Amino acid sequence: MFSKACEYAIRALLFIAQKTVDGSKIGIKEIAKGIDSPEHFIAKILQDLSRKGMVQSQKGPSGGFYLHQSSLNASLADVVRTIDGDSIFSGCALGLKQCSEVKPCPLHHEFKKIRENISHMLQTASLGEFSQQLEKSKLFLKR
Amino acid sequence: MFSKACEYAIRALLFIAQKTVDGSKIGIKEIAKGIDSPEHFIAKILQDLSRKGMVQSQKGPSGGFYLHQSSLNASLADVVRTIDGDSIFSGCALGLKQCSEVKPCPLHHEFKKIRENISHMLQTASLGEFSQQLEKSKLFLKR
DNA sequence: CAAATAAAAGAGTTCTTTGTCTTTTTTTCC
DNA sequence: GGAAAAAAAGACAAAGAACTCTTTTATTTG
Repeated sequence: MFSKACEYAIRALLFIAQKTVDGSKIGIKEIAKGIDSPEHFIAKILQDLSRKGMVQSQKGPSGGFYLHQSSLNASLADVVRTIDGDSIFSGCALGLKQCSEVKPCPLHHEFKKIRENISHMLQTASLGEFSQQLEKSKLFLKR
Repeated sequence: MFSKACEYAIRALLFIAQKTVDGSKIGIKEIAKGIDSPEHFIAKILQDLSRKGMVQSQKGPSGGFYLHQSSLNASLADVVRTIDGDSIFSGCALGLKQCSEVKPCPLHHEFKKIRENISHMLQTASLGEFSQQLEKSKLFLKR
């Protein structure tokens, strides 16, 4: 469904959101541990997201990652699109390049609904909205 | 969503179903052309499916691939499961191994519905049922 | 200003998927 | 039985994804 990089990215951003509600910052090592991901790999991914403004960071002692209000309001769809592109939102299930209403693959009409469901779900979910439930251990980001 | 191998497999099987309704057989070159896939790659995939009884084949002159009635009745879900395993039916969207009702990832509950939709669609679609529409050019398997 | 800290950057490595090429086996048909 | 046809098999090659390691840059703090 999503690439590994994208899975880690979502988990990391939700983790950062949860851990920095008080305005603090969190380091890459804690993030990697907190979501059970390879440290340098998630570091690369966050660097990329940082360059694109989807997460904020600060170097040096007491530095780390955090999220601006606008980043907290970003949708999961934004994250997915940034990392995996929009194949999941618009690609053909059978890999046809020109699959469309007028030239549909056998799964086109059925998959249209499914893609709409996925889009809607990712579009309406924000990075910030899971923090409380994560804090209460009603949701999990590792294992 | 699906691997390339799986995309080609579904397209190839639907193509074989369409082209052998009269009880004939069809060769690998025609299949590759018919679905616009790398010839040797789809050959490998069909060999694999053949070993597993999901498609029938015969060597030698006038040989080729065809489908038994039971293979025609197989569901797309069977094909997907054979090639990609059942990650799409049961895997966690965020890559957690132990994601479940009691230990859900943030997307678990929403994705459950989506996975059910996908499962239902693939389970109820058979290899044989698209032949007429393909023949009438209302559905397409290439480009 | 020096030392320490933490992210950024860069340069690989490894593994998996995708795709190619060649040889072998089986079958048909003359 | 020999030639031709077609799938099966095996060995590689290329590309991309996933992951690691080392060095650099920026920032803070004593």
